Amino acid sequence: MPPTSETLTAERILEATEEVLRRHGPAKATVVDVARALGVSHGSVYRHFRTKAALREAVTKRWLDRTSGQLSGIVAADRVPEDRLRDWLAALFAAKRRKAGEDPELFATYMVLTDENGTAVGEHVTDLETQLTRIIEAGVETGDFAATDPEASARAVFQATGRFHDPCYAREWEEPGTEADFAAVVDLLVQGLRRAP
Amino acid sequence: MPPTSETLTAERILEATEEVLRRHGPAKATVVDVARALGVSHGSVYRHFRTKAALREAVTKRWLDRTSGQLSGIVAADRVPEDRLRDWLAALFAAKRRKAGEDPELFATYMVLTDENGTAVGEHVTDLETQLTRIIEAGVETGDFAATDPEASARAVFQATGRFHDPCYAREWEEPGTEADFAAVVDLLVQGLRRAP
DNA sequence: CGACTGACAGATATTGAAATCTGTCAGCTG
DNA sequence: CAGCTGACAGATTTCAATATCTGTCAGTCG
Repeated sequence: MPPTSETLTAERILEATEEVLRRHGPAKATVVDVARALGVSHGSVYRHFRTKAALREAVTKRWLDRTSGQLSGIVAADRVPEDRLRDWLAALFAAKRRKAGEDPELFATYMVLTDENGTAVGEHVTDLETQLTRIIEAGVETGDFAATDPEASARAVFQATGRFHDPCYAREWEEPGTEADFAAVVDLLVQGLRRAP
Repeated sequence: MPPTSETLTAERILEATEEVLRRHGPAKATVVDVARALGVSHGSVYRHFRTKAALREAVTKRWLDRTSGQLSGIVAADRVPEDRLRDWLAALFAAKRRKAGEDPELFATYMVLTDENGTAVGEHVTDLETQLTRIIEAGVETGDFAATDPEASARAVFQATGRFHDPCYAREWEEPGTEADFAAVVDLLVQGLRRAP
């Protein structure tokens, strides 16, 4: 990381912090390291983030927001609500599994970050549940789904599929049979949402 | 723990080990402590359990088996399958939540034990899924449920309710709204299992 | 004047030497 | 002789001294 002479901005600090976290891991990533990566003194970093915790929180938010951004496209897709729901759940699972499998150390890093940062995770979950609510509302609209309270149903669907998106299950995602398990849970949930014909 | 002069048996060692774990926690519970609690030398303990890991595994199995034993009564209960399923899931949730809430430190201790002992946990899960399979089979028998593969459905139901029995969610079990969340998930799953009328 | 530096105090993490623990086994004891 | 003991070697953990880090702020620089 050469000391680029652009002005020091929150964005640049966040990028450098991600890089430091990737290299050093969550335990050994210090704000001195971040400052060094940027070619500034650590005092300058504190000008943009009040504490180290705030810096880590901002990094966490960024990471979480990238994931929910990827999914938001599916909510608006031009498909039957049931398929949109299946696509969305499959995309969520695929995204998490890819991240966990591709760079396990970085994923572990973010697990530590999300653990120490309940608020950001809570907002992320709310965000995802809102996306799910939109899809279920669409299904109620078309008469495909029978939910009386789409928000509650969305929450239930999200919680019931936790096994396939909650990081605490990451190590089990590569075991054989996981695909079938996922399909079985999704089928059961979709069946539960459907309106009796 | 006075040095009772009964013969040293695996069972007595397991009881003493539970006590030591309760007092000292998983990190500081040594087999020397267990031996001291029994008034014997630690060499005697190794006569019954080849390693410390084996001793911890045995304690874990005992604990897990106590839980599944409590639930097995519901499987055989004289009720409509759907109610039996609801009762069983509610009982599982209640049992776990009671254990977690009542003595959080001991619960944390067992979380460490189960973590280091994948095999015992795997067997426990298989046991519980088998109980669920029996209930769903009964429902298929009576025509209440439409499952073509009761074992797969049981697995799906178990995984979908993980939020309400997996220890990794224990801290969220006391939050307001948890009851409603549980009810919503169970309703959705039961609805999914029902045969279309 | 506003962005940045670097020295500083208190908090936290690292390190390596000393203490404890695990697992074994030759020998003691009833 | 079956069951137990306690000393032992190597592995692991503890603890206190040492080093590093966090967060502040008076002062520098352009």
